[in-house]
Amino acid sequence: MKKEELLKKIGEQIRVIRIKKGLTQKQLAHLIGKDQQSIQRLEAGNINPSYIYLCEIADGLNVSLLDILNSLPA
Amino acid sequence: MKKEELLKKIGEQIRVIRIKKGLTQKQLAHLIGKDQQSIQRLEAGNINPSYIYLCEIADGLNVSLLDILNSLPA
DNA sequence: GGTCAATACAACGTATCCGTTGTGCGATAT
DNA sequence: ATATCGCACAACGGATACGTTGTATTGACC
Repeated sequence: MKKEELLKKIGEQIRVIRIKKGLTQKQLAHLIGKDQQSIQRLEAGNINPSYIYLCEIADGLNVSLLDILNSLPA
Repeated sequence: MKKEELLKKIGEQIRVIRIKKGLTQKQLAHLIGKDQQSIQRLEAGNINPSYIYLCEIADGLNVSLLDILNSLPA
C-alpha cells in the first residue's frame, strides 16, 4: 500500500476514536502535552508519526495502539 | 511506560521475528531497500521508528504490524 | 594464518518530524 | 457586528531519523 494512504487511514482512524471519546483536537493535544496543530496534521495524514508519538496518542485516547490499528480499514 | 523501554521492547520483538524467519539483518534490510545498520539501530532500540518504517519492517518480515505489537511483552 | 559472515558502534549529511506561531474560515451565540 | 470555538494550512527552527561509510568484534570454516 502507498505511504500516503497508510498515513491517511491511520489519521482517519485516530479522528474517529477521538470523536467517539468526545474530545476536541485541542483537548486531546493538551492531554499529552502537544498542541492542536500537531493533532490536526496527524489526522490529516500530513505527517509520518513515530512509534512513540502513536503510543502517546493512544494513551491520550485511553486505548491501546493495538485498538487503533485493529480497526483500520483494510 | 518509559520511551526507552518501549523502543527496546519493540526492537527485541522485531529481532525475535526476524530470527524466527531465518533472516539476517542484512537480508531483511535489502528486502525493504535499507541497509544492515538501519536494522541494527532499530533492533537495539536506538531510534524511534516512524509508522511507515514499521510498516515496511512488517512487510519485509511478511507479518502484519499487528502481529509485531500483539506479541510485545507487557 | 587468512577469510568470510553476522552483528555492533560511531560519525556525517540530508531529510523529516514536530513544537510553535500566525493566520484564515465556517458555525454558533450573544 | 463581534466574539468564540473547532478545524485547517503555512512557515520557521531545533531535534532526530535514517541512509551511508567506515571500522571493530566474534565465530565458523578452509
